[in-house]
Amino acid sequence: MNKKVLYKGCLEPILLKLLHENGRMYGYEITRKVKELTVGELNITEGALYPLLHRLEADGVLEAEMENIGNRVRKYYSLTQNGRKEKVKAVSELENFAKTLQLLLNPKPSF
Amino acid sequence: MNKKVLYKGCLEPILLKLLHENGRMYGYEITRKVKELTVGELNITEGALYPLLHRLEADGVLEAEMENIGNRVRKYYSLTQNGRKEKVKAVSELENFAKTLQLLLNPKPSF
DNA sequence: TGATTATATATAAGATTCTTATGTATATTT
DNA sequence: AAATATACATAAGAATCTTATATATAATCA
Repeated sequence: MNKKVLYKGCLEPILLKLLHENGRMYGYEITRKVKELTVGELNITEGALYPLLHRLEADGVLEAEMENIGNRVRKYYSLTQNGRKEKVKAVSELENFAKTLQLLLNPKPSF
Repeated sequence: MNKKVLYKGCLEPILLKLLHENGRMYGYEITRKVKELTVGELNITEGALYPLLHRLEADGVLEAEMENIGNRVRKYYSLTQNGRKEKVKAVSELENFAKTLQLLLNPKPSF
C-alpha cells in the first residue's frame, strides 16, 4: 500500500474519470475497480468515498439511482451534463499534476 | 498554477530530493528552484515550507547552519545521515505514487 | 527620493481531505 | 456456525496544506 497522504485530492478526478468511462457505477464497485487498476496499490476507504459521492451529487455533478439486487440496495451514480464538464477539468488538472511531478522526479538536464 | 491540494504530501520528498542533489540549500532558494524546475507550475508557500524545515530538523532528518550574507541571515539546510535514508524512502514512495497515477490515467488495456 | 519588488525567515488560524472507527444489513464461502 | 464479501453510511480526529500577517534588508524603478 502506497503512502496515503500523497493521494489527497486525487479521488475526485479518478472517480469522475471512472464514471465517464463506465457510464454508471456504485460505490463498492468503484473501490474494487480502483484496486484492480492499481494492482492493489490504492484502496479507497468508504469514509472518503461515500461523503464525496454525496457531495458531488448535492453539487449536481453526479446523479444517483437506487437499484434492488435481491434484498440489497445498490446506489448507481453517473455524471450529469455538468459532471461531464467537471470531469474534463478535473482529469486535466490531474494529468497536469502528473506531468509536473515528472519534471521534479526526472528534471530535464539544462544545457 | 496547478490545483494545490494535489501536491499535498509531495513537499517533503521533493525537498529531500533537492537537498540530496544540491548538498545544501536555504528556504528561499528551495522555493525558487521548485518554481524553475516546474516551469512556474508549483510555488511553494512559506507557510508550508518553513514549518516543514523546522520539523525535519527537529526529527534529525536535516541539519541547519546560519550564514551571514551582508546584513541578512540565511539558514542553510542539508541532509543528515538519517536524512539520506529518509530521502531514499520518501522519493521511492513518490515515484511509486507517480507510477500508480499513470495506471489510473492510462490504464493498460485488458486483453 | 520614494515606492515597489525581491530576498529572507517566521508563525498562527483556518480549510480541506483524508483515515480510522463504528454501525447496519444481506450474501456467500469455508 | 463462523468468517468473509458485498453494500451503504457517518462521526471524530489527523495531517498537510493555504492564507494572512509580521519583520527586515537589498535592489530596482519611476
